[in-house]
Amino acid sequence: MEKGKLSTRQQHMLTFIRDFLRENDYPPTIREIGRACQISSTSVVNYNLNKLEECGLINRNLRVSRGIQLTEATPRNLVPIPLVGRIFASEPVPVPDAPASFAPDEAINLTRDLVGNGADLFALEVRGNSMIDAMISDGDVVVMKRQIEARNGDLVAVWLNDSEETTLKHFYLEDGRVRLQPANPTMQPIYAIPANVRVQGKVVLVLRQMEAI
Amino acid sequence: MEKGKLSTRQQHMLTFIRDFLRENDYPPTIREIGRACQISSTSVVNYNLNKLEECGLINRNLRVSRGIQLTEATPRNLVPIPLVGRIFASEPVPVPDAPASFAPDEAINLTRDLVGNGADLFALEVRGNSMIDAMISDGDVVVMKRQIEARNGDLVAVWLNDSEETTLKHFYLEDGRVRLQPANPTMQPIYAIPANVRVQGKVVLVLRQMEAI
DNA sequence: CTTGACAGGGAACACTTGTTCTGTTATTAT
DNA sequence: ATAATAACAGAACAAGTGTTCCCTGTCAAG
Repeated sequence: MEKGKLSTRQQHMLTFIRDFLRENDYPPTIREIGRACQISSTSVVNYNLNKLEECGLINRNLRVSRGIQLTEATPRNLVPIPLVGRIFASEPVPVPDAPASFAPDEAINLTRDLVGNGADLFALEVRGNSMIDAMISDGDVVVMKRQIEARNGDLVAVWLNDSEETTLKHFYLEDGRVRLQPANPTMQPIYAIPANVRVQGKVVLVLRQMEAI
Repeated sequence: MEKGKLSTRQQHMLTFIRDFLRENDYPPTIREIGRACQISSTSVVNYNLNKLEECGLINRNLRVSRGIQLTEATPRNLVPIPLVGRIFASEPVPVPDAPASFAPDEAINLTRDLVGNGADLFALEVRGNSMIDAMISDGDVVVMKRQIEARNGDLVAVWLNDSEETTLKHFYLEDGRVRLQPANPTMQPIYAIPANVRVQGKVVLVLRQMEAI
């Protein structure tokens, strides 16, 4: 059976499973599905569940009650990213040393398609408007990957030894010197010798949340 | 029973339920819990499940198989937001009319703590650098709430009738005229009469993803 | 010592639940 | 028209599953 060919009944079942799962945090039984979709016979529900599994839309654990898994956005692809602190222009980036020990109270959850497997990732809240030339404003949350080296073009957080400040710039190493290019194309780059820049991490994602929804 | 007083057996049960849920997307049965925690009797599992419920750590749906819900932040709070199109400065915002008809192939999933219940929300991909004075660059994704009116201070997408363009600005209605303030504080506001601005929606969240992780 | 509360164990019971079997109906191909 | 197939209905069955009852042991208060 092809993927796009779902009967209205099967679509109805799928959306009900989705809604039920969202509501109860556990999947419905065959009879609960039947009741919701006006299917009197459990065998018909079973029949269409198998069809849905053939289409790859669900997984079934046979002989197990409520053994239905949605293949789509399962909570498995949520990645908790520890919010380890704030980032100021005047201070180094508080890079975490421990490999993300679980701190559920101060973590931000993002989906795997946004952020990969989450390895070596941490989040920082930006304080002040000093990063404005990187198009990052006060209150933004930046998700960073901990790394010491950078490739050309990466948006990285660097600590400048001489001026003693943290800044977010695009990194370019060209003929022996480092060019730090602001993300805002109307602004001018700054240049430095490699010994003067310490790469703290690479920006993976920027999140700006307005106060009230 | 107080909240902090969990026996080692109850802690073991709790972590098992967590792990099981992460693994299978549905909760374990009483006997599965007992097997994993070396509890021979189902009544003992039931007994301790009631204790966990008294502590407010789980919810139980009585007389229902696998009727266990974790009260803690379940990763189930994912909200799908339809990605309805792109936004140019030269075109009106493609506001969806239908209330979020399901399109799972082009949706962005965010957690409920970021984006609320997701009502009237839609996402747009920004094209071009015309929004740069709103600190929004090419490729960013803006999540918007569909609404026609705006309160002072809101970051809104407006369509300007005379110049025929879309722009993202902070909205202020002050003594009969509209002030549209760029998010970048170094830039100047523009002023317009209310008849000239059509509010398309309010920006709830901005997401900037770097290409390669 | 007795009592009561608490934690645990075992077994039985009744309901739930997935599975399967036998049909029926509608559609389509031969 | 006939056969084949997909979709559906109902019933029965076996296993799964939550609940309950009775029991044992521990431990502190009376």
